[in-house]
Amino acid sequence: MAERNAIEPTRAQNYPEWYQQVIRSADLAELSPVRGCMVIKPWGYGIWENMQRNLDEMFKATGHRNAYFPLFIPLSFIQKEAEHVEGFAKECAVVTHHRLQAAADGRLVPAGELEEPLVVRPTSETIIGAMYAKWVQSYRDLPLLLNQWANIVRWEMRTRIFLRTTEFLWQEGHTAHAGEAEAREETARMLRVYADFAEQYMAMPVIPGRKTDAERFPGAVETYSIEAMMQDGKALQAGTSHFLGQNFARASGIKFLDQDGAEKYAWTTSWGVSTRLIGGLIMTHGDDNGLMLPPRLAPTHVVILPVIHKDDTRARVLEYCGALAAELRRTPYDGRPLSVEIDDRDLRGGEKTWSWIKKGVPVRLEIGPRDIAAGVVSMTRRDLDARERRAVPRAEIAGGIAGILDEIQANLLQRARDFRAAHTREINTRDEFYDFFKGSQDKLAGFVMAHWAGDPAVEQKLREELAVTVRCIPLAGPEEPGACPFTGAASPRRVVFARAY
RNA sequence: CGGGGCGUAGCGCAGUCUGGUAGCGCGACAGCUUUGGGAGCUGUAAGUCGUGGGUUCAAAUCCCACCGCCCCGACCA
Repeated sequence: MAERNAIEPTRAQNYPEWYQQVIRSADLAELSPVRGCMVIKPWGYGIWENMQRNLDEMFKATGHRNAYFPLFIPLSFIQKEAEHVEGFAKECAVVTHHRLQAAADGRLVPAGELEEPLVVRPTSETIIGAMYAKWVQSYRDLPLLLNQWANIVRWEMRTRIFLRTTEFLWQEGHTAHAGEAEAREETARMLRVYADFAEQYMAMPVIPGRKTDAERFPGAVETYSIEAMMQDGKALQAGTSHFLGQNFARASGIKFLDQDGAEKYAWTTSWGVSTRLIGGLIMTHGDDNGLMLPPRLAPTHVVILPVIHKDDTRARVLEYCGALAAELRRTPYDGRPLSVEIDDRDLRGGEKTWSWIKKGVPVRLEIGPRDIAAGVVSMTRRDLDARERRAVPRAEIAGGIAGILDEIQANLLQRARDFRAAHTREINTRDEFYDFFKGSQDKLAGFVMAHWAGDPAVEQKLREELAVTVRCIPLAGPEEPGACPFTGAASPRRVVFARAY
């Protein structure tokens, strides 16, 4: 039988279209009637819930607590920090009225104009800062370590589902500290949390690093990010952690009386990841048959597919499957009970199987009369070829499943690491650099590790000529003095260059 | 906001130039035959042709206005 891919076009044929088709085929989300806004469907939201739960535990383990702040921010608040307003003004949605009334022609029109317009939060530094200013009076009130899970709105010009939508879901941590060193430690700590989450849960290797001035968060002193490589070689900024210095504390008046009796401004940080991570998951692990989920984030770990041909075996097969499901659901995996689904929809076997392949469920168990008779279960894994079916003794399933899921998790991370390694090059000359990136934007290039002496003119030029930017200045790895391939200026270390989402 | 394109069934499109009363593919639904790699046959349902106005015996088609969407550029988790 001829090979057929579940997703058309393939990644190699048209990567952006492939991405859309995976989302559609896996039933993750779809665009809504509202411009640039998506509806996240149960399978996609299930992934987000798992991301939330695990991140939330990590935040709590590092001393943070959750709170919730308003969706609306008075326009004047946004203006308090000069760089901040400049960075976000263009993408703010603004509420100017509070009431609708019927006009002469019967159409509803906004009636009550607000005295002060409200901005729909594009990020919450300013509104949270206003509250922190009230809450922080003494050094005893610090540190203040809060996080919120929220939706935010950024009126982007061009949107892409999960990667850049007008409204998206995220978490934003906001902390205030008495001293600079402590705030810097917090910034670094949360970047490490993100890197751990990306690698250990998403199986997505990342490079933690510092952003250049050109890519810094508006109003921050330093921005750090984790950068991941997608399968088209482009970089995805997957999470950011900002050291805000005293900029926002000054703007919002977060002051405290220190132990020495002096009044001081607090030092603040903020950090966030969003539903963009789901886009990263798709583009890190998906293949030409659809989504491939790392077990630790899969809404369903195991799907049981009863093979029913005739009515006389139906009851027996379903009962057998039900008993296996019950046993598996008592089996722990990653600190929680295994999530198991029985798919008894009245569909043809192939159609049913492929729907789960496209959804990326880690393990499929097919059970029919033949298996029952032989005392086995036919197991297939999403990370292996769809034809690679293994007969596993029924008695060994529950005991072995956690190990298999761990193996899949490890396998996905290793593959992603290998892919990144295969598409990362150290480059030392201008010509080599241009050759690497030259050509179509869609060309699979990858990451270049090259020297850069911090000259913004070089960044600007590469951005214009190749659409390539410095993704980050890696925190790890060796200091290796060298020279910028473009200017010859001395550089202390290599940085990551790539095209980016 | 500037340049280009497009609005016809759930989705993808033809029909518009040359006005004549709405069509194809996929999907959906139903029945039968199938069934351990995503099926076949038969049948059914589904559209105020983006909105408003104009021309005409007659408008998806021509004219005007408006609305919306997509692509390219600036912006971006």
